[in-house]
Amino acid sequence: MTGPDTATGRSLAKASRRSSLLAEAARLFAQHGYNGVSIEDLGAASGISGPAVYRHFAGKAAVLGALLVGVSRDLLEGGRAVAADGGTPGTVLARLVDFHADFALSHPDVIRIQDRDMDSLSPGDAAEVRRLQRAYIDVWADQLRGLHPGEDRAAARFRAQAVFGLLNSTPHSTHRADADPAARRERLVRMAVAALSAPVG
Amino acid sequence: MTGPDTATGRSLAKASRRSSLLAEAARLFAQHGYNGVSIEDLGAASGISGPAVYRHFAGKAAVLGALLVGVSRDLLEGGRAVAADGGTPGTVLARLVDFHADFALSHPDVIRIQDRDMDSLSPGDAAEVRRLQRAYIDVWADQLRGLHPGEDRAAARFRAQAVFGLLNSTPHSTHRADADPAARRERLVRMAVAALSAPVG
DNA sequence: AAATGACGTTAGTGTCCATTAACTGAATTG
DNA sequence: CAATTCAGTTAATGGACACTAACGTCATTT
Repeated sequence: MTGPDTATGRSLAKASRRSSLLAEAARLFAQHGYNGVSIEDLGAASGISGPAVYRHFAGKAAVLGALLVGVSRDLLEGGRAVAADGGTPGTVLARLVDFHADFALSHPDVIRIQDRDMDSLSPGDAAEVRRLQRAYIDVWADQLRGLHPGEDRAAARFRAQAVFGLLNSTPHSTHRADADPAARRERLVRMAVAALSAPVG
Repeated sequence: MTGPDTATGRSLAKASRRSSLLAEAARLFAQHGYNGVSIEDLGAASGISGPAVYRHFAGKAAVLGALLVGVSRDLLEGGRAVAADGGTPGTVLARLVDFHADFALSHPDVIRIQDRDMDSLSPGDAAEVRRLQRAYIDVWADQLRGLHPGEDRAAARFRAQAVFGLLNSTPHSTHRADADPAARRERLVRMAVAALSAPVG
């Protein structure tokens, strides 16, 4: 009598083990930092022990790489989908804010890991993540160029990064007795839109 | 013939060595992360080697503690001074934004360390830093309660933290060929004020 | 049903690194 | 000027930990 997870064969069991490892890694890295988590901890969280992790990832840095390349890809893909739906720069930016806020609020762990443990990545993964992040910023910057015709590309990118800082601040917030998540989200979105629309002077 | 630094006696030499260690630690921790810097690196950056650091600090964590308690104290002190000057909530908040933007732009290293290596602090230092940070947030929240009478204290704190995320985003920005720092600062301040003032809807 | 190979196990192994030990030489002090 | 303090040195020491080796076991394959 095999368990329900293994009922579908070895390759499926492996896939589920791998995603369990990634999910636990996200939780542990967010809580203790990449350097505060050992390979042993990582395996134990998924019910296997230490070296077995190497059957799924080439090393500890590869686990971090899979997480961060994944989140960067998801953000870029989602952002491009939003932009592809068209509309005025103002409405596209509003939808980008909605998308990003949803993402940050539903995946606070990876957000935290991304702006904390970026440079524990292997050189190759780091380059890939930077490339994806630049492309995502440019999705925003393209719309911002339309909203603020007087500002150059560097200014638009700067604005986008500042708003990411605002939207990504929630993982750092204390969350004690998280009173009203919907109101929190609404407030965050309003502030982001206001910052994006603020005239330069 | 003693060098100019040591001409004034041993205790002054010690004080200058200590501040050199702190300055180099800020630079190194910001660049490589707390765990990416060894005690040996730390000493070498100030011209002494490894274990000599223990003549100035109880341990590696104590160096980080001195840095982060220092920055938290400076922020709280500066924020309180701004608030003590009085004015309407709107004008006080504008001055708080100016103050914080200046701080973040002139000390990007410690800002980066603060929201990255917080939990490598000793328990005691961590508690102290959290206490100072809460007090600083409350300086902002007090003014925000005046600006948005309809929002409760938690909402005001949340707003403050989101704006810190925005203002503290500059250390993460790429800074390549830093075109116009003054314009950058101005844009940051405008966005922060807009986010602080945004009506909740 | 044998052969294969993937996934897991427990023991190393080597390295890095924070901290301590033992000692030295100069500045301070009485 | 002798005694002491103190910032510095180099040489252990001890632990954490990423990764490798050697081996077992069971599902898949032929």
